[in-house]
Amino acid sequence: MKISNGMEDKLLKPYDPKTTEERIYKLWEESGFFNPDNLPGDRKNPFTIIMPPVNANGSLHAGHGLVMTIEDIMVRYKRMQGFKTLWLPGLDHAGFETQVVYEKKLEKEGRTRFEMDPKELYKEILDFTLVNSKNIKSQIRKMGASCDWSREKFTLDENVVKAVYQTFKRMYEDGLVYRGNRIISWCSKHQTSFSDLEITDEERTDSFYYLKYGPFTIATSRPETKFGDKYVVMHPDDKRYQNYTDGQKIKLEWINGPIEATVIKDKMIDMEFGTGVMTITPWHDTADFEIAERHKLDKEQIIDENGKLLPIAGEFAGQHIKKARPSIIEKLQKKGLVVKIDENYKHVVRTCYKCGTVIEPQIKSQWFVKMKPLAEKALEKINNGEINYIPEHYKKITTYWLDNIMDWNISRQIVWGISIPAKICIECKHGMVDLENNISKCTKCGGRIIQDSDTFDTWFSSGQWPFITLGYPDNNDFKTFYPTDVMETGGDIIFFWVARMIMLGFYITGEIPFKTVYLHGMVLDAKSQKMSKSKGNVIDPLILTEQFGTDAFRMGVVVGNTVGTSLALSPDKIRGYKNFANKIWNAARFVLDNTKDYTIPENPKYDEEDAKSNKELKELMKEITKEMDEYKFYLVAEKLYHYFWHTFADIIIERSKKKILKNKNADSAKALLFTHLITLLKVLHPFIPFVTEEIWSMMPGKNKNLLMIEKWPS
RNA sequence: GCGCGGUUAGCUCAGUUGGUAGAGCAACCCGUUUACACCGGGAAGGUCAGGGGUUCGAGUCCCUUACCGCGCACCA
Repeated sequence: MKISNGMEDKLLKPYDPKTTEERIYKLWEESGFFNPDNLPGDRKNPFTIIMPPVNANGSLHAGHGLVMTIEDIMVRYKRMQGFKTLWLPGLDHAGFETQVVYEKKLEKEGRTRFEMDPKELYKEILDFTLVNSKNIKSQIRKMGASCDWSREKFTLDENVVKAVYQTFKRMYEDGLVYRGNRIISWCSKHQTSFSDLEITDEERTDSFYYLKYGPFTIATSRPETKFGDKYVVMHPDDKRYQNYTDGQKIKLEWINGPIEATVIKDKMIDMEFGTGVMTITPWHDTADFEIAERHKLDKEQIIDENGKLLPIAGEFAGQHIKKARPSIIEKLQKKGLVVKIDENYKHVVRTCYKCGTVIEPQIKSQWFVKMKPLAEKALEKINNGEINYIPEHYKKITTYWLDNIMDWNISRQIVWGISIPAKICIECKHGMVDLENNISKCTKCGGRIIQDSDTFDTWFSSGQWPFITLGYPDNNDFKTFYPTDVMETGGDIIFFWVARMIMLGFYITGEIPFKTVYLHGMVLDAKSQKMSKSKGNVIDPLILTEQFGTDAFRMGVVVGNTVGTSLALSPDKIRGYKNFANKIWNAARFVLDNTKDYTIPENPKYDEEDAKSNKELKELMKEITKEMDEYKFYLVAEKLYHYFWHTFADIIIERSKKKILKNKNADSAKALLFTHLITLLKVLHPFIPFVTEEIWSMMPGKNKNLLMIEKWPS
């Protein structure tokens, strides 16, 4: 056995990822083994991971680097273990997220979407995502991802849209989707409604105004919404107000003149807070809306969709609420209606998670998903332990959310997304699902109808991703690979995506879409700070792989990083693993050089210490296989690093030098070197696929497989 | 307000069912020997956030306090 010609020269230089990685990836891709249908042997048991579709609105960031690494480790491990392994890649149009990115681009160019033809805008964004997609796919390849490109999906693919429509229709018929005229969260900058998850609570210090409202003093932080307030609410048990009765009319002087107010008694009022009395603005406050619903009160819009005051505000009509407040207060003061102002009022304000604009609740007619029935089924499955959560505490977080779930507004007033296949009656606001486009008048009142111009919340479609990508219901892939094995994604989208996939997946297919949920933490910068463009501390994973090699990046991102905790990404750490790749390279050189003219027997005879080392390695294999099955990659990677360097290189190789030189127990030493190298290359492969595959290609032996399909030693 | 994490060496973090505290990086000393200076050998470094409890024994289990991070919430 000899080192094949030409390879010896290469081994004499340090390991060079740059000249290796692209070539090796091509070798893998051309082998066809990324596709489970092409894998050799009789593989009965499937192993499936659906890749979280990557947002096609930018390029790969550090978080993606972690995703690709962890999922590739799982997939390569299972492939080597003989599973029929599918890792299905995808790209996400990412609705609102992408539109926000594109709007920023427009802004820079001095344009705005509000002056564009929606079709034109859609086409521009589509082109934008197509360009990004191409780039992203090449970046995923650079990470070494062994996913099946032949099954790649995009969230706007025709059959995806079709499947989403089917789901929408089915839910409508089952009464799980309804058109509701309800209070929703509205961002006046982005001009769209949101679900509760797109809202960020922000703590602020504002002024708190105590105003004279007839015989009462009411307190508010938003005087600009108070123009139409004609109901004054207090707790039925509040002794201070026991002389006032429910429904009692009171004439009083208000901002723009005399009004007649009605007393309402409601237990929701907190007697301890403020003065224990408040007026309500049902159109622009969720709690007030509920009170109004409960008592069947009038609701009146005060603020329009741009955040400007409507004619009800009288002289202030047309002014933006932000600007109007001081002059409203001034007027109130002149009228003697301001009792006092507390300037250090700390409270929580709901804001748009993208732009920080204060959310203005509005009453609008939208599509909602009735969540309770869906959540109950999901809860049952989760509580039965049918889904394995890693880390486990995410289970509690999920069930808490499911226990307190609210109906989901899935209408978005943006163009970039899947349009909602429905007709809306302009007279009675009735909504009708219409996939075939054959409804011409309102089915309820016979009135005129229009096409719903809204698009779906992007999570409504991606919530169906696992079964759609596999071709539910008839495709063989669905029958073979569903339910999938692992859903690996970020803990930050546990409600947005994971919980909804469980609910929608179970609703449509009758099965939970995945058996294990593996949630990684945030990737932070070297100082453990959140990466952000404004801070300028964003680390591009591709720069690190360029500098130190993909293998080094992968090791650096895995070793010692317990699941779910955030990860500080430091170039120093990555550099350390570049050295590791080189160490492996040189150790391989030594082994190959010293076993050139040696043929390893089937059952090598070891001397005492070598036999002990051989046994130790076998024990290590057992240990790490168990840990791989427990998803403790952070431990396995560290152990392998340590064993390779400080046992194999420092002890076994050093020891072998004496034996081989003095030709004393040389055969034992050579056999041990050889078998150790082979075993270690195999188990290191899922972590550092490039350098191990490259060395493997230089190993002697005829009809050799690619390392990626070699059998995992256990 | 409620909930969930975290606090271990200078830094970043491991520590499986309780049994003499571990790694990487950094710093320190020495060293060119069949691979590798992207290296080898050696030494140093910790009241495991504070307090209390259970136990023969606690970094690990229980209670409590503080601080950091995150999530959820209709207190006007």
